[in-house]
Amino acid sequence: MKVSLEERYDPQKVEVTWQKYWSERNLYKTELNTSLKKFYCLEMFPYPSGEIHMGHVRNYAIGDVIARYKRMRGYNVLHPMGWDAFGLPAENAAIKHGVHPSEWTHKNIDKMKRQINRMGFSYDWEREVTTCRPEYYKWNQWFFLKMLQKGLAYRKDSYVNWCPSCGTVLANEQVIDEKCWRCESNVVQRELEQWFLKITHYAEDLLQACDEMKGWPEKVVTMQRNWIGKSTGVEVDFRIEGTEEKMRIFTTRQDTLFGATFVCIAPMHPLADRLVSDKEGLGKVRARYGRMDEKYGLFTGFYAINPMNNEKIPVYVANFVLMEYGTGAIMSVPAHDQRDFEFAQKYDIPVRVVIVPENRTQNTEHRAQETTPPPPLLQGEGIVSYAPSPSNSNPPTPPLSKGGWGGFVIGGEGGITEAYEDEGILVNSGQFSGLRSDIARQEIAAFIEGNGLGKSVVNYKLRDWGISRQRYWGTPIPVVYCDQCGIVPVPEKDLPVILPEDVRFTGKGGSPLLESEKFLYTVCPTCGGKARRETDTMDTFVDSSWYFVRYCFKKGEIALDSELRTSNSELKYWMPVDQYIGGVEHAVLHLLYSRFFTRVLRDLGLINFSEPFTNLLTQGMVIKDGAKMSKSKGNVVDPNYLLQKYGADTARLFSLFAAPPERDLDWSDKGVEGAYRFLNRLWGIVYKNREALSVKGKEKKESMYRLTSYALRLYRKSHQTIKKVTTDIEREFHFNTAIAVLMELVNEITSFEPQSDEDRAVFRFAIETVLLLLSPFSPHIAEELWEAIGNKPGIFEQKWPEWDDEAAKEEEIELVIQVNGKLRSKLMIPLGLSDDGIKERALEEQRIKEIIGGKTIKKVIVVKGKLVNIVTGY
RNA sequence: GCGAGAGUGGCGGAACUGGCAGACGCGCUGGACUUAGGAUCCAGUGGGUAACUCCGUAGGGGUUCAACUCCCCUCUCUCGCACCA
Repeated sequence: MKVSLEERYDPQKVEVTWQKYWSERNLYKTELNTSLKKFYCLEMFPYPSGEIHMGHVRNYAIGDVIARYKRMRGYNVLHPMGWDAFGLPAENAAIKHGVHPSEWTHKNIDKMKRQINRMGFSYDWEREVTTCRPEYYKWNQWFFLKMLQKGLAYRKDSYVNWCPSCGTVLANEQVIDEKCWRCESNVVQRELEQWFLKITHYAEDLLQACDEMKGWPEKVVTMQRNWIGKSTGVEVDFRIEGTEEKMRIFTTRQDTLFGATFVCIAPMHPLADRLVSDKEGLGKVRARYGRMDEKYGLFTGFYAINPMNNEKIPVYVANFVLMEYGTGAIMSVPAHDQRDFEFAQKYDIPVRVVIVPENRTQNTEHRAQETTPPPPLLQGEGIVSYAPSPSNSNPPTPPLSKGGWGGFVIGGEGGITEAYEDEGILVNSGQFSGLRSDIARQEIAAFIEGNGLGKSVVNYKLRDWGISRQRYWGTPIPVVYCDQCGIVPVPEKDLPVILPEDVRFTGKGGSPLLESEKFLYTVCPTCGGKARRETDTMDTFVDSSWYFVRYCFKKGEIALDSELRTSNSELKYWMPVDQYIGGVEHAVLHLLYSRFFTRVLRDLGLINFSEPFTNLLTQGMVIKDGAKMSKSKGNVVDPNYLLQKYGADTARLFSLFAAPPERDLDWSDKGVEGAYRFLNRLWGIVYKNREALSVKGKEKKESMYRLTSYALRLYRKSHQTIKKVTTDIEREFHFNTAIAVLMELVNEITSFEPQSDEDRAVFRFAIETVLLLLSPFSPHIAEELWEAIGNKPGIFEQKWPEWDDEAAKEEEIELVIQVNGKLRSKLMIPLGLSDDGIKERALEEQRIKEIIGGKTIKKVIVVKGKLVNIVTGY
């Protein structure tokens, strides 16, 4: 018995003591040990803003429970932490307060590290990663050079998303609702030459592997699929009458080709300048590019020839056609595309129906409501007769010819009020009429290819990743520009290209690197002549795309490339990450980039897997007063305050108890009090019973039969608790219910007063069980009390307790008796009773007899161990 | 608009393959101890009713001996994508 156990629970004292003890003994240090099963548990590393917030606390508490639990289950656990240390806030601080980004960042890291350690998380700091250090970003540069060699990095002049506030470009993924993901300023388009990584090379691979990502939330996988955005269709060439020009359009609905009544090109399409003489008009379309509120276009004065039917149809420039998707040109089928329909209505362009719903003739309900009999599907070749709305009292507008370029069409205002975009049967489509649209898509695609009119293609929404940032605090892109040799990569042996520290931050003009002559001017590695360094730095998402790889090795300077080539490298032991935990906001940013980088490593022959994260848990947000915590809303809870008032164990316990990890957590100050009370109560029980708890052993299975039923109940409850806590953790980390059953056990312990030595043994067993099961959640108090009842320190080095099904089994169960599905009575019955026995006992029950009275019993259903339902007649 | 998820007491949330709705915690009510309690402990707590009992898982229908759970329709909320041809 430890004499020093105090009467009052003082979390500050307990926690600091044990944190010191653990860190002095370096207990979280991880080493490769191939005889043990490994478990790589990773939480998304933070940006070192200087303060941890409740989101971090929750994220890392979840990870720490998993890490500690897996350790107790005998796994060799890698649980590292680091710093996503490059980024704009550091640079803004430099401009505003004159402190160097490096100094600012390192101070923040020190501060946050203290806070994180005060939470008692079990990190192996010997693998700490800090991305702004040359020994780390050197390998960003190495990755870049490898990609350059493989043609996966290239330089391109293009329109880019420009954030005027951050003064830099953004990748597509980093633009949210046309605003910057970080500062929420409106993003504008600007033409700029910059470096791209060819993530599109892996579009198909990334997409197909989505089907295998069983350990990821379906939601995230779906978001990735949608982001990659695969669509299959055809590209078709349309001649432009009276010119040598032709335009190539992309469509996924080649089954509607016969319904095209015009074609459109994007305002930035090269043809626009050549075809349109009204430059002012063209300017107006361009000004409305990307605006959702109106369809706006301009007739070019030219006509294109539909190669399927040789029809002559007008060519428009339209603001809703995107240059960056497909070919930047489309065919427009107003009858079957809502956007085209709206455009056609506005510019009075004819509409031609070429698909009718398949079930139209069979839909009797539909027909019954119609005042006029449904028109036949086809009235001879090419005649349209489709009334879209069953309640439409107007007969279908008769076919009429408009504009003089042949074919039967309906006026825009006529029969239909919206486009019919679903599948159906083709009409007015020449030799393809009568086919189902899905079949027609295949046949028309084949026809187009066979006749040299175009080709089948696959399109992706995914764009290449623009990584150039016109900012200082990031990884320098390792290339130089030589007057003689052009773009020259910095040789690997010269890496890292160090980010110079002696630069000035004015906040005006471009990157400070442009003014750093020492950095800027260099010699060409190829010809030795004068050369200028690239001044753009890399997007910080590059840093986080492979940091999980770096954790596999000790911190500091290493030769990553040769480490990776070593056949028995630590990487091969630890990777992939078994459990990754973080916010869902990175569903398509960081997580997609990381999958991309892992594939690059694979194709460099350095690893033999494709997916970095086997299991992903996206934790919900921390909410207070119905909104996400934010400074502007004034609803933030400061973790430091919690630490001071309640301690880490309480803060952790409540974050895990209030909701399952994947759901949003509603913060409640009162709820925190509840968690604190629980720990106090546990402390109080151990303190009060410090004498009785000195009785050790004897809680063996054989002795169980000598227990009084009083003690047996607690013994049984202990085993049930082990079982429930274990299965709840295993079943998608439902810590909230695990903690709830721990509370139940503590409630039972509270009302237990040991009388005999056997009682005391059971009592001790129950307490030890609580402490072991609680230790991943609230490790300090568990450790303190563990030692206080006479054990050696190191509770998380103990084995996770195992339950005994025999001991957990109830002797009696409460049988629920229903009559016609309604609860009428309850009865205690012995466990092993047969179905017939149960039936008999239920029917003997006095209350049941009364209810049944003279009614006939039609059926009796017995659910083993649960209930009896007696079904009666009337 | 499309896609995903969710709607359960006063609140956060339980209920594993259909089988006692509301575990656990908060709050509330009453009591004990106390100079005092916003400390602690004990008891109670979905709603209606004096009671038998009845009504209750967003709303409406259905399947079933039995539905929070399965099926159909409607509504609401959250998140993601959003002129992607």
